[in-house]
Amino acid sequence: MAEIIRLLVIDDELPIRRFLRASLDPKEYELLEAENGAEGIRITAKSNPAVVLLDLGLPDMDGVEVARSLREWTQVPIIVLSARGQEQDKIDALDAGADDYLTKPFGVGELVARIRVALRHSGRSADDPPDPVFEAGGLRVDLALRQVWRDGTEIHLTPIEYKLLALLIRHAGKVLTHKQLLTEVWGPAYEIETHYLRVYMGQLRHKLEATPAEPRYLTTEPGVGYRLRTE
Amino acid sequence: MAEIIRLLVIDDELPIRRFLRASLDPKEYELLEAENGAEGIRITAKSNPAVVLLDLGLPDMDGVEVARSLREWTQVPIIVLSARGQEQDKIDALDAGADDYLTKPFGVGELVARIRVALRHSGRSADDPPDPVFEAGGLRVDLALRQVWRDGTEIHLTPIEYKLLALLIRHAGKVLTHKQLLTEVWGPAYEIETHYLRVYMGQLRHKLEATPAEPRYLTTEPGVGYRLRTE
DNA sequence: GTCAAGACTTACGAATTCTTGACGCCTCTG
DNA sequence: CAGAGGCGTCAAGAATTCGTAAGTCTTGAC
Repeated sequence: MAEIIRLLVIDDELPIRRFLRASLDPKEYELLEAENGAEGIRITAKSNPAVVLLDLGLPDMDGVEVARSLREWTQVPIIVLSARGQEQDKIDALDAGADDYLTKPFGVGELVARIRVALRHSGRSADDPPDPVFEAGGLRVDLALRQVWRDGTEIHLTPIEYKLLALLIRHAGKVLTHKQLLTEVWGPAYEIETHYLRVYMGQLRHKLEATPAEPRYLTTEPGVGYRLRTE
Repeated sequence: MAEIIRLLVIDDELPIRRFLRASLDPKEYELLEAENGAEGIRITAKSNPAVVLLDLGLPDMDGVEVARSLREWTQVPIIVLSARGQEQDKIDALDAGADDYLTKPFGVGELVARIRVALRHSGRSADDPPDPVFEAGGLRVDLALRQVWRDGTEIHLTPIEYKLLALLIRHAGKVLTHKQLLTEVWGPAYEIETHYLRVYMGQLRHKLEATPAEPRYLTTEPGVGYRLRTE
């Protein structure tokens, strides 16, 4: 199963919070609780929940105001849970920045389904940033596409070769020790097989370096490990 | 005011369409209409509406299926409008890819507020028409119509073949691991059946590649997975 | 029941990748 | 200077993964 989803419920009524706590599988959802609007805003800022469940009838401020305040600085999905079923209440809350509105009483199944919708939405906009592409000289690696080029021509790497190169790229410029490389690529049980590294670094140099005997990018740090130079 | 928002309502009941047409300000919303699921999908592909309003009780196919079909190739917000108020109906529709669910009868104000929410989610500019057609060389796939051509002639694919191909197209260029493919196409329980992939990739190559033994598009990444090359 | 389409299974040769050992070079150190 | 150890190269065979063909099983239409 994936990681645990952190939810925040902002509601002063203990029975509702109890109900949610009892209904949501703790292996799937972590439930934070706030009893009023100010506390809800504070906890949102501090704990960065994946979704906020917001009641409208709060003791210190109106729920619509809470939604508006949150929207000033966060895009966290807000699902309003309210006993008020009047249309104008819904419109006000949705226009204030809420993403969904459920009228009490509601079924847990529907709530969870709507939470899934909210998570789908927040996940989608997150993968907008373009592919992380590493470039240095004639070497070009697209980690999202799992593709490697040298001087414009595509190079095929075996799984281990690629894993090794990707690891070096993620720590470009830094020295990675033999142990680190072996543990990450082959697994903790192989941390003494330094010979593997010599073989595979050789293969990578052969495929990627202009003059494999005098590596420009994949350099050796004698007695320590290897490093991917960035220039 | 900004430009006119194009909506598509998929509903076979004329009174509902009339009601929407009468309620929505034509200076603000342009309302397209479809009387059944197939027509709805076609119009979505052709006219790229900003939001789809979907009834569940359609004459030709279930609304949940329409949502699922749309989600195979487009991210357009889907708001379900249904007389079915059962919780399970809502869960099914939302999990099939719908973004919101209103039970009839509903107020126009609430509907419009939820449309505004949907527009907020889909991003300010709705001007990136999702291309439901994938093309590369002699290969052409219309994800909206579920049709495939090679060099102009239509190719018939079995359900699994199509699912596999559509998945590769949605991540065109990227490597999809065996596990990802098996989980998405066959389900999480099948993630070790890598042989299925070999068989079905073979069938796809046989149907789609000019020389199946030297695939140009459906390429293997040994030890990792498969990739659909775009050029 | 018959039939056909599609899904799944089995079998096996081919291709790719990984592992391993041999060998030579170099540097450091006693 | 000799020996030890780290490093790079090469290549053989072991192990794994792939592709293909052909078969069996399931399902649904007629």
